[in-house]
Amino acid sequence: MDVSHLLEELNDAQREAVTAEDGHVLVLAGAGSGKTRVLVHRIAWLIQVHHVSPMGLLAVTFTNKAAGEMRARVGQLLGLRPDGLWIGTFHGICHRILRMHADEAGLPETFQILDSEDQYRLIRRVIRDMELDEGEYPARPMQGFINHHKDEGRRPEHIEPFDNPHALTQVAVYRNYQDYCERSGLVDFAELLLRTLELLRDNPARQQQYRDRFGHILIDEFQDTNKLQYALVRIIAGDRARLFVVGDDDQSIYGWRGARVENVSDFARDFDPAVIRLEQNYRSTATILEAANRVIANNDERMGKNLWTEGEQGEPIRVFSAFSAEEEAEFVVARIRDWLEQGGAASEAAVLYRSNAQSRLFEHQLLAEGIPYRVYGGQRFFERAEIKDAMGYLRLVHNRDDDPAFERVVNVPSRGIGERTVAAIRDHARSSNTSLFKAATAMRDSGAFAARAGNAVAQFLQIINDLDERTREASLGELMSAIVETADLARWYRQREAPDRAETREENLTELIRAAETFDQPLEDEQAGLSPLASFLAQAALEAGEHQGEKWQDCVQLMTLHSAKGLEFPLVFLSGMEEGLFPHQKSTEEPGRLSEERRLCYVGMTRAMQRLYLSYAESRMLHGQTSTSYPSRFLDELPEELIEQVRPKPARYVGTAFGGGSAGGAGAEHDFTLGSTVSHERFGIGTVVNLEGSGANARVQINFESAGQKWLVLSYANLERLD
DNA sequence: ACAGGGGGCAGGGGT
DNA sequence: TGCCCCCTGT
Repeated sequence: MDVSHLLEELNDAQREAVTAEDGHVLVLAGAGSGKTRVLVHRIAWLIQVHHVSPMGLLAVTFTNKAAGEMRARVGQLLGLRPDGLWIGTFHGICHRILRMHADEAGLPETFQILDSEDQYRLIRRVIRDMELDEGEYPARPMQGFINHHKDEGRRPEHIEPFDNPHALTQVAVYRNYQDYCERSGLVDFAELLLRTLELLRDNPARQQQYRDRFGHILIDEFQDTNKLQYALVRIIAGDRARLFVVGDDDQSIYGWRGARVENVSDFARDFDPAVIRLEQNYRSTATILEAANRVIANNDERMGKNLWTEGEQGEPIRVFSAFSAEEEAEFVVARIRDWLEQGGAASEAAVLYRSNAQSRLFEHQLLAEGIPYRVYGGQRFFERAEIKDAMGYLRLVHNRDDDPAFERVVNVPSRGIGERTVAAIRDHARSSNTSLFKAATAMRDSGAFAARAGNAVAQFLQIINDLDERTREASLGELMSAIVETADLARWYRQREAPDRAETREENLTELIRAAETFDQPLEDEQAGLSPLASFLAQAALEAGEHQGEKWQDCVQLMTLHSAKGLEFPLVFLSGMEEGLFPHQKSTEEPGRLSEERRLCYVGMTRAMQRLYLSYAESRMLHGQTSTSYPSRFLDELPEELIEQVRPKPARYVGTAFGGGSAGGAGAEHDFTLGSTVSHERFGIGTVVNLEGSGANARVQINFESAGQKWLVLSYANLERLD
């Protein structure tokens, strides 16, 4: 077979990685160096040249998005769908293994995955059941405590609280929570991994089965793996599988949630792999790359890597200092408009920021200018309240013991089952060590409820049982549709929420029915013996679903630096380059976190292909208070010869010059006053509604007839007074 | 059962 | 400043 197409588009280092013979491989892949391409070609190479069965390959990624992309590109390269090839996230793969061996893993066949919100609610429930002071033991940090220990592979009995009463209580909550999960057949995200690790560790037959199966294991974004994931890799690999690991220590930005960048060097030590560096960048201009290299060079303990490009020098990096966050947003949007006017597409522009709260001003400005945009990281489909309500019914149909689902929907829509009734059910369930649904059924049968509540509970139990009856012959879509109809959720929202909100919820429910109707069960799930219903529920939990549609619309992309990883854009804005914001205050206080912030800066800069702007505001509204800030230290780390100050940084005003003037403008040397009618060449006619600052800093807020309210700097705005 | 007000809080986020 | 959670009052 002619396999030249697998190699001809690769550079030397990439080719070396793809064709590596024998042993393990560690690919240190810099930003934009084609690591996905290497992974995809490696898989194709193994299948077509080494005739490895797709069944013998395991490829692990971090996000479903990355898994989907890899799957598509492998299919494209091979010209066929490689059946039996496992490409997925750690969680997806562990889930599949647990489904196939639920019994041996000590789980019921119908075990259900808890998402973060379910987990939070359940932990809160446990804390309340233990009658702990919720002020002293809040559920959020407790959730962090439990997940942190699970991510390190620790069960409650592995934790040494050193006689610290507070820690002892936390461990007790962890234990009770875990007991609850066991009783109800619930598995949280970390549990998927930990349970799989324990299964493969303690069950020699299963261990052998997977070690025999997977001769090759490929892992992407290795710098983001945690302790548990590395342990999993080692146990699946045994001493036979060949590991092909791709990572970039300079792009490790998830230390705060347990990722261990040390896993990369540990891997090099534990497996003695051939180390291949991909240092040629195909994305950014030489200027951008050089600047990014210089910033990251300030970090210690790097594995060493220097990106280079054959590309052109490109434009200088532009740095803009704004007086306020509003002005920063105006500047960014004005530059986006320039880009559009020069023939660029909106979707080629990305505005990146450190924290989500910063998106608002950009949204506001883009909206005012009529430029379409999309904010990443909003609420996801399967996390919406109405979807979780409907899915709660589905989960109960699938597994009566799913207590979180029971709690969620027992009185949604309201059917007269109040807190007292539910508390009675909880008590009964706890004392007879059973689930809420079973307890409620027993109480109904023994007449333990008062008449009114009893009828309501009986009716609810009946609904679930009836729906289950129906599923025997109905399709997933029909079941979903029956749920939405029987529960009459649409009416429920219409009754208690604003019309437009209720309408959106209704549309989402329709969308959910359509999703159920068109659900295409993955072949590998079917082979693992999952029912379509089980597959659907798992997918809803594991892939909460993208924001909402419209991916392909031409719009400006707004996102945090974290969510920008792996993406690239011709035009990039790195906003809010201020001490305290970026690097974030909390990071400067925690040891080791500063270098992670710097890596985040590096990730942000290397997203840019052609044009890169960095901006900061000298004052911004934070938590309801205006505060002044200093430029980020990362700006000082940029080589001066590569940057261009869009506006020379003005001397910081001290004392009276800045402080004295509220609206009305102390020391205003211009002839604008409140109420003046003015004209601006692009925004048209408007009225002055606010003034502040003086001299070069003087700004006015104008309410434009068509463009809305804007803050403008007088020395730049070129306003004409009309009255 | 539910609305409405007060108080505490404010990082990043995929599975 | 705005959001979310909890508590209280009806």
